[in-house]
Amino acid sequence: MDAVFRALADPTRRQLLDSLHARNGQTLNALCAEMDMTRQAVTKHLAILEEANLVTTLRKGREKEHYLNPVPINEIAERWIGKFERHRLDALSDLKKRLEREEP
Amino acid sequence: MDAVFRALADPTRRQLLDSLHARNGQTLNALCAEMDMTRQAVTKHLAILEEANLVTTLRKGREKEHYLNPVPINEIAERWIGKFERHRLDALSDLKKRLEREEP
DNA sequence: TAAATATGCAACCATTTGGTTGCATGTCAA
DNA sequence: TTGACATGCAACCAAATGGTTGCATATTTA
Repeated sequence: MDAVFRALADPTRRQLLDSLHARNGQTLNALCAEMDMTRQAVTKHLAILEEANLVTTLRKGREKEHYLNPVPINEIAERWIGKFERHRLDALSDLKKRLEREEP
Repeated sequence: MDAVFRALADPTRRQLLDSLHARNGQTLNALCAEMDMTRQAVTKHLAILEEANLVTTLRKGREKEHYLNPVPINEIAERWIGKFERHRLDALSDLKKRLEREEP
């Protein structure tokens, strides 16, 4: 899960995920076209996404297709974000009460 | 939002959020007690969490209380993760179909 | 087969990051 | 008021990160 969080930390990688979300199965060159950096830099980002299991690749001759895998993101939403969301309103009202009480 | 993602990328900072989730309003020293690093290192992590608006502080005399702010996490869940979750099953079945079709 | 195309690998570099140590400041309490 | 305690600030350092360039390999296609 750490790998997923670290992978999501970079804006370029989130942009790559967005791009795949818009059009799934894009080739490396296709993805590079919209990124303002060298192909090798994009390759590295994709490798990180792949290692975090956020992207799955499929070799097709000399091309490599990239597919978005939303499962790890879903797991984060379920396991980690969910527990903070659950107490969202509670925590907010707690904070509000505290602030009102402590700073008259 | 970039600041939130980057803040969440570090395991120490997620641990700090967990700690505040378990017991809200902890002081810096209290938080340091469970972290295996110097107070100054923890201070830096808390500063990053504060800048990402994930933690709110309240000065209380010579102590500083830290409160979890779940709103940014909720925003991420809503605005960013939601759109990937929405197509989760679709994307999975798409991928499955493709793999079956392309690799007989 | 030869040229063009798509990707892979590795060395290298600047900046950021995560941590340290040392000292300063502010507040509580005896 | 003085000593202890909680926090703040700054310089410094090693390692990770994000990017580059150069060259190698594999697959089309003319």
